[in-house]
Amino acid sequence: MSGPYDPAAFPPFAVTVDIVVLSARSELQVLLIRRGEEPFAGQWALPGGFVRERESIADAALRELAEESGLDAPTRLHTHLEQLATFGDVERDPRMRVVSVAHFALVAALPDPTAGTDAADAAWTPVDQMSVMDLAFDHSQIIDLAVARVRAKLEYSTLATRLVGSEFTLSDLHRVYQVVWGMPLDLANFRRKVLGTDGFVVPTGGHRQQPGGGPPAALYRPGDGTWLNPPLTRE
Amino acid sequence: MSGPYDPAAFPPFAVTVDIVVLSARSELQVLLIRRGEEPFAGQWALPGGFVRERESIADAALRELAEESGLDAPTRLHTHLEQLATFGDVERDPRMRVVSVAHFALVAALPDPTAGTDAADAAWTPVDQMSVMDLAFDHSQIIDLAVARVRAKLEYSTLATRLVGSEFTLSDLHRVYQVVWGMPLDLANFRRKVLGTDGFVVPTGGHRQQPGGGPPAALYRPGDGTWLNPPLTRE
DNA sequence: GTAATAGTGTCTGTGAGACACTATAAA
DNA sequence: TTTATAGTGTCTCACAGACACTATTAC
Repeated sequence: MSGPYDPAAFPPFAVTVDIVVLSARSELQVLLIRRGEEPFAGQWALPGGFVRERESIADAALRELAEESGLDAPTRLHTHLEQLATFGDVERDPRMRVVSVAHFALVAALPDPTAGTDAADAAWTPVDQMSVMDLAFDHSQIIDLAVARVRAKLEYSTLATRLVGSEFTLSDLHRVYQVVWGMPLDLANFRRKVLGTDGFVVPTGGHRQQPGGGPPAALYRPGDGTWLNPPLTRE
Repeated sequence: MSGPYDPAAFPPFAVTVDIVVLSARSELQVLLIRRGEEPFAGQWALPGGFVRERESIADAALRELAEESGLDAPTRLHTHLEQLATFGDVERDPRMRVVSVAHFALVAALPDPTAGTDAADAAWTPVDQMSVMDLAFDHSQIIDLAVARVRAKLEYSTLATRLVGSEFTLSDLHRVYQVVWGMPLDLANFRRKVLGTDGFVVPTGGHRQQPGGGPPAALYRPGDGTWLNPPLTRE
């Protein structure tokens, strides 16, 4: 906090939050908004906006997630929202000096989003497609970081339960891991690992019948635990 | 980036960087600066300062580390500097709305720091002592997060090599792990683990004699690798 | 000599990975 | 019946942890 500056003459910055909302459908997808205004009008971008004068960064992220994502309240309750990193290169916004605190959110697979207030359109887009999309600002870079963070975090945390509904089968959870990591995982070993980790999942007692056959699968909900020890391993 | 605001009328924020400089001596220690000015004059705080108008956040962190830490250039080359998290509660600075992008740095054990430009004093302080220290702003919280992050990161990264000199013995590295984690580790198993991980350490061919006896120990320098796979485990 | 540190050998238990197998449902 | 999914059994290999042991130096 101390520095070579007179604190009364600090340089003024705008501060924003951007949110990488991720969902695991048949692929890992990110929620994008088509910008209605300059700069980058017409281009796809992350949902986000300015932090208000008397609002914490965490509150701003929660507000933007609610306003722009089109998620209803019960869904947001099951959602995970976490700060990712802050992006503050000098030229990242052509209008002025803007520092953006990026977040990521994990939500269950959902119907298509509705367009937000000042967004011309909104859509789920596969993260594999990011490399050919030319997003606004440095948003490609932010998404890359979010995807890497989430892939890593599924190894040692129980976060995957935020990418399925509030009740799920072990096959649902298995599918989420395979979609996020983009690789096959042995279901038998996965089951043993998940059930053998205290606090990962709790059986509800209920069962769900898959269309197309097979015995009814036991249903689970997220447990109290947040960390996997030892972790689930990729490759 | 899009939002309900007129972008020309964005609320002005001050943006700072704060740096948690950590070193593993006989204990894990953090570099603190005694503040010379209000607010919190006379209290201990993290080194840091305002981000300049045409300076990226990363550049500001590098500049503050150089200016305020009293580390010489060759030492800084061996140092690791990484963004930690951003703190933006409304009341965290009594003067005005300030968002601080916190970083952490890992440096080798060193002689005592010299006082920075506008700091009345600077000192290495054991992190165990933070709970009884009443630091300025939310700096206790920032240090807690940095320490937790570093402890976790030693499990799955090669970062510990930044807490020893540029040439070190396996006993040096072993000592760093024990100091950071605050627990004993079996040296024999630790050696095998480190030597069996490609890219963690590279033998220099040199040896160093400890005062007090024992055979000369082989010297190593950091390898190319950044990740430990599988990780080193605590507890 | 003694004390201290460097470095090796080896046993055991845990757990990940591979994969065969049974059971139960829809179509 | 066929097909798909739920769930179990079991073997093997890698590796972490415990700990005994030898070797080399200062003092």
